[in-house]
Amino acid sequence: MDKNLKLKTAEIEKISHLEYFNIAISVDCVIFCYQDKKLQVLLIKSDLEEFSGLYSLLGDLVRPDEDLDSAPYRVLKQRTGMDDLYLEQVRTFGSIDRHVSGRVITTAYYSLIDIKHQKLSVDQNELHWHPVKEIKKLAFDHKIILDSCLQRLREQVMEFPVAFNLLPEKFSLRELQELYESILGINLDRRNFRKKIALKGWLEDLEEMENEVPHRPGKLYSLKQAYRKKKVSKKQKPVLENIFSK
Amino acid sequence: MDKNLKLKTAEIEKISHLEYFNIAISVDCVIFCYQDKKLQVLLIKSDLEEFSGLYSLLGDLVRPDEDLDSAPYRVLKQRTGMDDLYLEQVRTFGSIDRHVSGRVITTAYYSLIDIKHQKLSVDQNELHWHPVKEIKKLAFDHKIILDSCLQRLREQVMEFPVAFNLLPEKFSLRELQELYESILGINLDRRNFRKKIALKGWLEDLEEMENEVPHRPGKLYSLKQAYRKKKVSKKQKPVLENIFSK
DNA sequence: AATAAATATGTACTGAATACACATTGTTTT
DNA sequence: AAAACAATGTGTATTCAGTACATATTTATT
Repeated sequence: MDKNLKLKTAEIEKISHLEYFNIAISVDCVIFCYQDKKLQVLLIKSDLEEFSGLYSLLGDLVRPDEDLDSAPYRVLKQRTGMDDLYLEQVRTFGSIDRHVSGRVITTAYYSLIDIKHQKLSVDQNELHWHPVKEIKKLAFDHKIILDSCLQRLREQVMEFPVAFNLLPEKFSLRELQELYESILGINLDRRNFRKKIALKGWLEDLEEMENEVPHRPGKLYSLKQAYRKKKVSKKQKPVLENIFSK
Repeated sequence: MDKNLKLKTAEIEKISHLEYFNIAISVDCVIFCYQDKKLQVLLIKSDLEEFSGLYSLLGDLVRPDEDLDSAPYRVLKQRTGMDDLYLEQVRTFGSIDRHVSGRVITTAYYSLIDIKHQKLSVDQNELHWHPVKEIKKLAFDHKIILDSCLQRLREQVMEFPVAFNLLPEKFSLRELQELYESILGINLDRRNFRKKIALKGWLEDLEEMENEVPHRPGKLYSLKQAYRKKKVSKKQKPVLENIFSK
């Protein structure tokens, strides 16, 4: 009896140990693009019966031999063929019951791509772009993940020159403003927007004009070279500003 | 030979599968307090030989039956007896080689506690407070984790009323300013600091005075009830402010 | 009573955020 | 070719927050 109990305890401990290593970790990518004047997200049809008809984010388990922050690059490369994109870690989601087929903790990243620049193999993979505003429900907790990433994106574009990853190399101020309006979900005043962008000093005047637009063409700009960084970085605030004293 | 190869492949796949579930996930807590006019962090002596003499953050593996965001509460309760504290998820760290004894991905949280309010069982656990400014090196990648959490804390205190979790219920404006100076690592102008705090509208004038100070006593304040929230929350920006138009 | 040390407070300046209107340029239509 | 249309491009006045800065007041100490 005593022996029995001991055996049982050992058994439980063994199971328990196994279970500790029975939590898988995945990454999920919220891939934004800007198309048809709308902020859109790349989704895949869920292959799980529980979520039939629903879409989900692109994700995969993290491999034992890759850095966590490398996993989203691999996922994107594998699933879409895309490379060299802007990626940012947002948050890790780990509710017990967030995944139907076991305990999976996931780290969410958002990514920004220029749809025209990337040759994306979408159709054969059941991958589709969906306007963010029209997405009401996703598989798993992916709607919450999407919302977190969108919120982070909104915070970032106000302060850092990241939105440009969604645009082609050359763009007009109108396009830029429409992009900001799509991301933020509000309308902006043209003069104030231009003033603020000018103040940031992010742009280079290309001394070129739009063409093939059915109206008076606008000037073309591009992001200054110094501000182009696509890698995941520990965004350092340049200096501690905005303080109560000199 | 063919058969052999196949066997080998199967073997590899089995190992590979096992290895997928051989990534453990942990949480690490950066626990801040404010003591002796310094921002301090709770550390424990590393029990690993590789890091003998070094300190590390408080952490533990996430259990299979607990939410990720619950794990840091458990860790803090277990290791320090503390309860009901402010916690915020910061970032997840997952380099392949970040942990010496295996593949462990860790989610970092920071926590703010009022040292006077909490009865903390420190000594018997080899736990010690260390002034943030004096910490040069920690075990694992914990120095990087600490830096990330400090940076996040600095961002947060400028915008949200979180620093008050480090102070007792009642405090003077001098104490509050000294706290901000410790967190931000800079000196602040008294008049401008008070103006800004007043503008935030966070404080309630208690119509009481300091006592037992060896100088002219200052007024006492407390954080308004409406701003007291200690749980991990998905910090929603109240409204989208600071935009280019009305 | 005098001194020391900390609290408490106000003003002027600068710069960013915002509200707001008109002239210009190129395309399209008549 | 002229007129109408549609989008680009630009400036000013106001408000408000951020910052620099000095003096009077209150309490404890000597």
